[in-house]
Amino acid sequence: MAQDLHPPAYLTDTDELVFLIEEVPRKLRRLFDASTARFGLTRTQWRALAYIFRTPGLTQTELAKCLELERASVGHVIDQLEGADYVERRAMEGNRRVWTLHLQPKAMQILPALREEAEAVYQRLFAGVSKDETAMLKRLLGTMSTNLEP
Amino acid sequence: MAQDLHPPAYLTDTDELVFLIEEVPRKLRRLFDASTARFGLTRTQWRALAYIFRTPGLTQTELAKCLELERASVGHVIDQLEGADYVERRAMEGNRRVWTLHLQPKAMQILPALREEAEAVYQRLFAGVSKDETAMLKRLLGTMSTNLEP
DNA sequence: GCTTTACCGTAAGACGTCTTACATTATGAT
DNA sequence: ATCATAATGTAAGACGTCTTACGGTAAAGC
Repeated sequence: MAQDLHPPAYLTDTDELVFLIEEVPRKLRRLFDASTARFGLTRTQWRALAYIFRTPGLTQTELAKCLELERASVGHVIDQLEGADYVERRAMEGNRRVWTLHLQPKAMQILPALREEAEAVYQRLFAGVSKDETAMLKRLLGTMSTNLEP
Repeated sequence: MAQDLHPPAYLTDTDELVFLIEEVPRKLRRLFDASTARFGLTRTQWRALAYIFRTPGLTQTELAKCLELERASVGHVIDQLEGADYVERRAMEGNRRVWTLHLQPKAMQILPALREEAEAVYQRLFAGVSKDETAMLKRLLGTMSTNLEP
């Protein structure tokens, strides 16, 4: 059997770091999806609800920017949320191209519970990481995100 | 038009950080895929090649652990790489359940160029980030990855 | 006013990954 | 030896996202 090598010596130090950058969100997504599964919601759906809660009347394109998804993907998410009676599309007066998005009562009811789930996941994620360290992490990731901007 | 809010005040500081943790790899993946597209390879395929290069004779299950993918997904990746003559499945003597994975000459030829592409992406990603900071980033992400271990 | 351009959402299809179920083969217990 | 259990890879199908192309609408140029 081939020896266990994590990671192989051929890969550079930077490779290892980049793999970590991808590994953490993958694990996080898995955990979070499990946590919210009882509501029948995915992480993206939950994020969408959060943004619509904060800014009622959002358009899908605006939401796409918030979620960093394509418009078509957001349309799909909203299809789901509308079908489950969490979200309502309303025509915007004066602009018949766009929908405005609003939460239904059913969504308002579950948001607090979802928040609790999120906090539980975060607590686990950041165990042993200090406030200063999370601040630095945020700053570094922010720089990197900007660096990758088109 | 709804005001631009990135991120909305409703979302906590931690939410923002978690969103960044997901945003960076997403942008990174997009950039990297564009860089390697000229070879007709995705990032995952390239990573698979790198691991097989380092440890010839890997099994698919071992590779799945390296890549943090499921076995079925790796099987699919190897199907592709084998179809493109980058990889060869060979029977393992003494265990007829498993395949061992080996690079074809075609793969060996392109690895250096792929490495150059990767370095170019990394240089952009880490612009303005010091060596100490990348070390800290690695340590923090490592902790977080461990925290999320099942 | 009319035309062109830009914007918004949808449709259709591709792709990558996951889950579940399964067939084959090894391993270990008795 | 036999049988139960575990390991390995595959098959089939679901899901989320992306890309491309398109129709409808608004805004801007002329």
